[in-house]
Amino acid sequence: MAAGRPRELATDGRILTAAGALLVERGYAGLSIDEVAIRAGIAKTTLYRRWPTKAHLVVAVITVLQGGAPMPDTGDPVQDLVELAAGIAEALRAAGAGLVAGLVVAAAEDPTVREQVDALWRGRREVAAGLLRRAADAGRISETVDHGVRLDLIVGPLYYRLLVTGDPIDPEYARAVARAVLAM
Amino acid sequence: MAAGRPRELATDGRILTAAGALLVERGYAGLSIDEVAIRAGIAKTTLYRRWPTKAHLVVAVITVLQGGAPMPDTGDPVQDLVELAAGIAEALRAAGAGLVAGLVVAAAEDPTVREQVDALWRGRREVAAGLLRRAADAGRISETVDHGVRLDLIVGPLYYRLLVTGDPIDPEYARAVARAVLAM
DNA sequence: TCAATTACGAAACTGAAGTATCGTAATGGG
DNA sequence: CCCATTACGATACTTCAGTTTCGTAATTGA
Repeated sequence: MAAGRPRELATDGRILTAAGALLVERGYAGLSIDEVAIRAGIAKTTLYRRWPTKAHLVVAVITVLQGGAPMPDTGDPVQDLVELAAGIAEALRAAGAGLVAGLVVAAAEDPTVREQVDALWRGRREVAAGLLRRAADAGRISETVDHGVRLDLIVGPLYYRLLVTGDPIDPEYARAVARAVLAM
Repeated sequence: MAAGRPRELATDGRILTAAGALLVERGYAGLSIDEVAIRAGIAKTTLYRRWPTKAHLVVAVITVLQGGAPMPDTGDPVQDLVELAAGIAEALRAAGAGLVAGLVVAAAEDPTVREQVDALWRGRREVAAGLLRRAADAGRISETVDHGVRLDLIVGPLYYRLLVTGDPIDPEYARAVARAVLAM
C-alpha cells in the first residue's frame, strides 16, 4: 500500500504555525484561510486536503498549543477537583469568548467538529470523573447529587459567564463555585 | 421634523414574517438574507436599512415570537424560581443549539447584538433577582451563596449542556438543578 | 411649486469559506 | 521503465454577508 506521492511532511507544521500566529493576532473570526495559506507558503487546496474546515484547523492548532496541560494531583480528590476547575477557567479565559464561541457554533453545525472539540476535553473529563468517584468513596462528598450533574454545575457557570453574560471568569471564581458545589 | 419619504409600514412585518418562516425551516445557519428579501418582496438594501446584520434581524424575530412569555407566580418564591428555570430550559430547547450558538457568536463579536440578546432575557433576570431576594428575606434560602452566583449555577448548566456537551436539556433536569442549588 | 430630505429598488461589488478543474510532480509496483 | 496513484499549486468558481452607487419615489417645509 501507500501508493502515490507522499505528503510534504513539513507542510502540516508550517500551516499550524501560521494559523496559530494568526489566531493569536486576529482571533477566530479574523483568521482567514487564504492568509494562512499565503503565510505558510502553500496552496489553499493543500490546506483543505488536511483540514476540511476552518474549525477543524483551529481545533488542531489548539490541540498542539495545549499540549500536555498538567493535571492537578495533590492526593486530595476534592482539592484536585477545585484546581481542575481553576485550570479550566484559566484555559477558557485565555482562549477568549470569540474563539470558544466560534468553536461552539462550528460544533453545533458539524458533528465531526463536535467530536474533535470533545476530544480536546476528554482527558480532563475523565480525570474529573475519577476524582469524583474517589471523593465519594472516601465519603468526602454526598451521593445525593449525580456526578454528571455535579460536573455540569461546576463547569456550566464558567461557559455561561464567558459566552452569555460576558462576566469575567477567573480561577478564583471557579474555585469558589467548585467548593460550593462539592459541599452540596 | 421627520422630513423625507416615510418608511413603508408593512415592510417590517413582511420581513419578520419571512425571516421567521425561514428560521424555522432551515435554522440560523441556513437562513440567507437574500432569500428573506426575495420572500418578503423587498430589496436587500431595504432590509439592511432596518437591521444592520443577520443577528440583529434574528433577535428581532425572536423578540416577536416569544412575545409575552408568562412568568410563574405561585406565591412561593422558591417554587417560582424552579419553574422559571424550567421555562428557560424549555425556551432554550425549543430554540435549539444552532440558533443559540449563532447568537452567542454574534454577541461575542458585536456589542450591540449582545445588548439586544441581553434585553431578550432582562425581564426573566429581573424577576429571578426579585424572587431570590424574597426567598432570602423569608429565610427560605441561605445567604452564604451570592445571588449572582446562584443564578449562574442554575442557568449555566443549561447552556453548557445545550452548547457544549450536547446532552438533552429538559424542564425536569432544570428543575432538579434549581432545587439542588436553592437548597445550598 | 420647488427644494431638501429620506426611502426604495436594482445592480455591481468586496471579502471570505469552501469546491472544482487541471496540469504537473513524486512515489511504489510490475 | 511505465503505470496507477496520490500530492501539489494555480486558477476559477459558488455562496453568502454586507457595502456602495445611483436613479427614482414620497414626504415636509418654505
